[in-house]
Amino acid sequence: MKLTLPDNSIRELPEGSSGYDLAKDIGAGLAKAAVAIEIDGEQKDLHDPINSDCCISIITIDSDKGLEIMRHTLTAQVLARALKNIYSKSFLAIGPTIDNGFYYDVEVDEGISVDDLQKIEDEMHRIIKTNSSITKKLKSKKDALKIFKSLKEPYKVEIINESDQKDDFQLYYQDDEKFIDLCRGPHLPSLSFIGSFKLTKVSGAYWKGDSENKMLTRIYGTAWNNEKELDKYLSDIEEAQKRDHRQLGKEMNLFHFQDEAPGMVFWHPYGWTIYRQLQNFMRQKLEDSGYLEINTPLVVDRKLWEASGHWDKYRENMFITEIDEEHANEKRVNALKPMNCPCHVQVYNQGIKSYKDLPIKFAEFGSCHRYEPSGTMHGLMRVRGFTQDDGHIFCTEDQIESETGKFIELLSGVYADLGFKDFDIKLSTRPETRVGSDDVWDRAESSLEAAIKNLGYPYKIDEGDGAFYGPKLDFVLTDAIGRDWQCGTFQLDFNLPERLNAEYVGEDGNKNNPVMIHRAVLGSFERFIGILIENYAGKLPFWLAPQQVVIASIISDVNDYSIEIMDLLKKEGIRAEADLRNEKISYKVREHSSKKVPIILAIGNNEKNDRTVSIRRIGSNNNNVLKLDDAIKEITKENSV
RNA sequence: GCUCAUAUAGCUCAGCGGUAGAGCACUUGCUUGGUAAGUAAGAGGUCACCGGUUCAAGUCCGGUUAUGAGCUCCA
Repeated sequence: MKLTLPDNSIRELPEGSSGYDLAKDIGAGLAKAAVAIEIDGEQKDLHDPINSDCCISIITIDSDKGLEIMRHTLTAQVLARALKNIYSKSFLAIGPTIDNGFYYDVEVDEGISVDDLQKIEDEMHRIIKTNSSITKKLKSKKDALKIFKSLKEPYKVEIINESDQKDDFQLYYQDDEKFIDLCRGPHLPSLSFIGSFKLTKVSGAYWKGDSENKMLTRIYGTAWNNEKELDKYLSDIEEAQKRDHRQLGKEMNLFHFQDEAPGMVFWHPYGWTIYRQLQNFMRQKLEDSGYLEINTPLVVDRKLWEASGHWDKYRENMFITEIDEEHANEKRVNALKPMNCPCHVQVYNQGIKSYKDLPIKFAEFGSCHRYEPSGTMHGLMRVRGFTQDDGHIFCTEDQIESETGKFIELLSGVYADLGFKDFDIKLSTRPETRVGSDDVWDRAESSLEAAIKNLGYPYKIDEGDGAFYGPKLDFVLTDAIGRDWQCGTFQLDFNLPERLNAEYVGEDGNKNNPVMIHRAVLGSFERFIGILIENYAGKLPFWLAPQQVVIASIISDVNDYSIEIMDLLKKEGIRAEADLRNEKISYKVREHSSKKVPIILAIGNNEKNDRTVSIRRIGSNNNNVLKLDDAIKEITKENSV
């Protein structure tokens, strides 16, 4: 048979030869490094027989694919076996690879904590030292079921039972055959290929990802080809943690949280400065894009939430208030708004709207409260009280595509200004339960898609993840440790205008419901500021930095000159402070640098006598001496987006 | 909400049954020093909260609250 290699060369081998035979035929070095093969794009075990002509490539241990197979074998063959050895009453579930590593889900009676990881690792090392080869046997469904029933592995039995596959279930064995794993493979041909690894954390995870199911114990690990790569990964993680906005928020004195208001931010002066800068920036952008800013009540009677449908569908996430009966004239139940949309419809509904008025775009820096489950809160990224750069576009169906385009342009401009060149776009399409006809959904989804395509942005489709009331686009940014956060959003809504009687008079004189589009660029100020801090590791762009310039005196004789500089900068709208403390300049430089102040002006006798400043920028050890007037001009010029 | 872990000075952490500790920060002296920590002294704590075990509890046990890592959720 003819085997076509990736370089298009062809090798002839007898039928039934394996990838290993091919590798040997090419060279001994390759045979030594080969761990699996890929036939017509599908990964197979190295020793699987090949029975016909095909395109084939050999996966070596030092390739990315080889590394992933190694991680897979490490979790499914080694970690799983170690767990069975240590916890005799455990049941294995699944063990896939993930970015940089792997995990294994297992049910155990006794809890496993991080303190137990060392002994599990030790057992893994012991297993790896056997250098066992790994062989595969194909079993029928019946036999596979029998084997895993006798091994008392209920999760494996469930997997086999639920599989459509009839035959050829792949069972992997190590030399002593005392451990059997059901797996779609491929696996390493031998444990000798395992590199360096470390078990990193333990957590709970629901079986099949369903919170109705039992919670299993999940053990995470990371694995690399050698010790050096493992160490690099671990130190990269440590570096990334230094960018954590919660840590930087403390160091830079931006905000805090406390027990009495979980998930609600106490903004400190410096943090609130960032917030205000961002808000002013956004306000200008919205105004430039034709939005009219409004403001609506925080506390609203339940009647409105009943009308909007939130009372039914969203109540468990709402903060509900009652007025103290003793003092109230009437007993009303109110809720803090979790969203601004119903209130925006109320503003829209004042007066009669004509088709000529559309689109109408309202914007609000809307303060919302949502009772988020306790386990989901995370610094500024996921909070219970937050402010959206919210807006609603009331338009006709025909206007959807052009409004989508305008929005993406607005968003990408804002993101670029804030330093985000890369963001992911996700298009969520119709879910199973929904309102509106398929016809309307067809048009809505294709308008959204057409608008992204026209602008040339890559996007991903998330089938069935749309809201019941319409499809949506989500704009996702990534935090310091690689977690994704939805920031911008653009959601079509065919439902709410009808529910809340939003109407316009059409050309024909009849009343119609407009389409409503819920949209946000930043998403929430809280989350976005968290992302900004992490993205810049605290070193915010000059215009956003809470302290922009610190004037640090070297000796007290120059205090008057330092104050003069501060006042001149302040007159230009620069956030300048003077540090006149009786401390050494190196001490002051250290302190202000660690607080990420963009510019430090060191002032001594030389500067005072020559009316100059010595300017030092964050991230640089250079200091340039500039004429005071020039320095002020330069700094002032920098103070814009 | 679920699993596991954590909670000691403003911050970072040590202490793990027997009189509450360190470094930094803070206050006060001395020091006026040229670009990432000058120096000495002082002050600072109801060891998250509630309960239990014990002659004795930051320390062991249970509960509550909050936080962290995941999981689920985020219309």
